[in-house]
Amino acid sequence: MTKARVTVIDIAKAAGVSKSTVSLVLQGSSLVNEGTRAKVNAVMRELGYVYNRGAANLRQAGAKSRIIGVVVNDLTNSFFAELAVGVDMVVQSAGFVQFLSNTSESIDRQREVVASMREHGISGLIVSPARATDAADFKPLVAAGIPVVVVVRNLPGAKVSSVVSDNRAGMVSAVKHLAELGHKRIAFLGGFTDTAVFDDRLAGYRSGMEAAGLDYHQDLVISSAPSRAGGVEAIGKAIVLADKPTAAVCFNDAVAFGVCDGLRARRLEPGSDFAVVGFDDVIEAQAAVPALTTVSVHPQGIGRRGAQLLLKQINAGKAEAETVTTAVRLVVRESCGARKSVKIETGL
Amino acid sequence: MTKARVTVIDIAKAAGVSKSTVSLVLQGSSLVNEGTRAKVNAVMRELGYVYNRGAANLRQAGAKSRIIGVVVNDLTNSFFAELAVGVDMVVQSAGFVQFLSNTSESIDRQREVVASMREHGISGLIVSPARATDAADFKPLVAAGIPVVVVVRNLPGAKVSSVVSDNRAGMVSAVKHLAELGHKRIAFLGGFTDTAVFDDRLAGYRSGMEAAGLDYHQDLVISSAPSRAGGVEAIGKAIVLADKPTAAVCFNDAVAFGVCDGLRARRLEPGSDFAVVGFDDVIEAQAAVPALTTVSVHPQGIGRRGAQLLLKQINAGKAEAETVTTAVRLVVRESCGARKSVKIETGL
DNA sequence: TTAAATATTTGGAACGTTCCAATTCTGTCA
DNA sequence: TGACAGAATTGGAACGTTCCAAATATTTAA
Repeated sequence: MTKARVTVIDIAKAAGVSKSTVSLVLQGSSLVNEGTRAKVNAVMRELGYVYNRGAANLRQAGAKSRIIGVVVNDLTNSFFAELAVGVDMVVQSAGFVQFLSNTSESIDRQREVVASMREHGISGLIVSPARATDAADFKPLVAAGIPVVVVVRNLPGAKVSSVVSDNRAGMVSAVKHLAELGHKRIAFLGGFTDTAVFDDRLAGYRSGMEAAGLDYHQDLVISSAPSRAGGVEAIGKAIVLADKPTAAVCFNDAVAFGVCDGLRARRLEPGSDFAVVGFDDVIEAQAAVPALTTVSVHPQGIGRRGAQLLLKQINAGKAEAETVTTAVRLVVRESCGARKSVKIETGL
Repeated sequence: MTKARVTVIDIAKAAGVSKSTVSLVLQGSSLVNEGTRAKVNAVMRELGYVYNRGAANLRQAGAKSRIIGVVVNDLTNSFFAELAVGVDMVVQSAGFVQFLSNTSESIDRQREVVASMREHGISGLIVSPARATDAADFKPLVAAGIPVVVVVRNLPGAKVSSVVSDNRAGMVSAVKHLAELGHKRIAFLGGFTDTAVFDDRLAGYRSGMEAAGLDYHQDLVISSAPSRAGGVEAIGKAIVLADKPTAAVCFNDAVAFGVCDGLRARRLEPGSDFAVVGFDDVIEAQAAVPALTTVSVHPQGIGRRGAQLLLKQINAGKAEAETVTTAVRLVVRESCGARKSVKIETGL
């Protein structure tokens, strides 16, 4: 029933040329005569030829598969979904395709998917590593000459390229903004302490406090899971402190949303009663009520940037480890209390 | 520098056996002696062998690539992100990997990515088709014996399997619920009219109205983009009707959120002043304020179900078109006004 | 008109695996 | 000891492409 695959040889036979010529047409070589090219193309369409990249890849030793592996740690978090979309955009328009996998923060899973991707001959890998990923895990890839770009979370020690946002500067500007609004007791809420990103953001918080002439207090730093639930938990602890904070910078937007939930559950209105600033600027941030003041990192941009970097390395053939820090920008909305909650909506 | 790939032949040489034996070990054949197997495995580890699926796939004619193509129309919508995660779960644990692409509702892009996936020799395809996708677009795939499963949106006319949620029943129960709360003027807001899903949900709305003994009025049906912005727009039109509705069922959760935004912008509180019911139950639905009453379709479940169906067909070798409808369930939260907005939060 | 130059085409030989048929080992039984 | 079964191993020949070196066709220049 399902007839045998139509190959380059079938095309050759039908078009009255040799398979080599067909191959030349396939790769758009300028060596082949216009007439022949047209003829071959016509026959290909007619017979419904589909290119077998596997076979081609076998011959062209090495990194020509045009497959980019993308590994993220939590696709259900829209930050990472956006990032994947950003990667897909540039990867796709460069004629590559993306292999996307989700690790759910599991190191074992991560190892598995990376191994699987290798077997499939990926030309390069973009990864947002799961927590506690060992830098050595990507050694073999690099040794095999497969470019690797780490995004979002950096991997100290691994000799790979990375694209991370300027976490420190972002926090500095968030704290500065709150200080300028008159807040003195500013908390840092959420995040797992064992990640490099946490360290960076905390460092930014510290130097922001210092710069504003405010004291850094250990008890104003409350870590939690970097999720909505974690935010609820963190604000719960913050609110019962002897010397209550009046504002908080959060590890990320998910935490910030949780903090808002927690405030509301205690009949406090985020914005007017307590200032909240997030980090990431996920899509929901601007549509939320109150709209979230947050540090915008533009995940799609990171994805695009990472993909560009990777493609550059793939084309160069040599993977010079390079690290790029993307700029961030504080987006002032309502949750910090700087603006009244007045929204003009479209459609009326 | 980057030494040549280590192949099955290198392993054979180093282990003092033939390449055939190594191949046998690779596929876990019971024909090979325990001692030999151990030896070969050891050598493989030692030399850092990585399996070349491309080559294998070339020999094993046909659908053995263990790659599943997944095409979604909007990955930034968490509904689809969840769906992709569901697919990934079952696909991964079955030893397959997923090729994921985003079409952003572009038919051209969809065609491109599907073609690209074909070239890479996918074993099967799961697709949530872009709007206005031509059923014939998947003909060639099916003809080539590649199983295709359409999810979320159905594709009337295409002879492929599909997994869709029970849109009709979901809407019926949503309307029923609102009617029981005493609402008489219930609007249907949002969604593009040219999709099969819209038809189904609208049909559910109609029969729900009838069942409740309420009149169906054309002007209570207001379509819009199925997005947050679309929701804002739709409620804007609904609220100025001569005979204002007091409640609305929405095409999906995104629209419902937009409707809430639009209500608030007019100083109306969703839940108490106007009842809103969504559809999909995206993750944000339960954490939103007010928590969204919605029809839960469990996107991860659809993804899983679709993947299972696809794997079944791949293993069976024959693709019997089959269509499964997944049950939905109304989740009553706050936005319909049935419950007071009292939340007990964790962490205090 | 012919040699030289240029444009176009072409047969193999890879690439790394799996499969087949055939071979070589074991041990067992007469 | 020889024959025989079963277990274990093995050497090619594929698979569908690209690449190379070489062949052939077409122009150009003299």
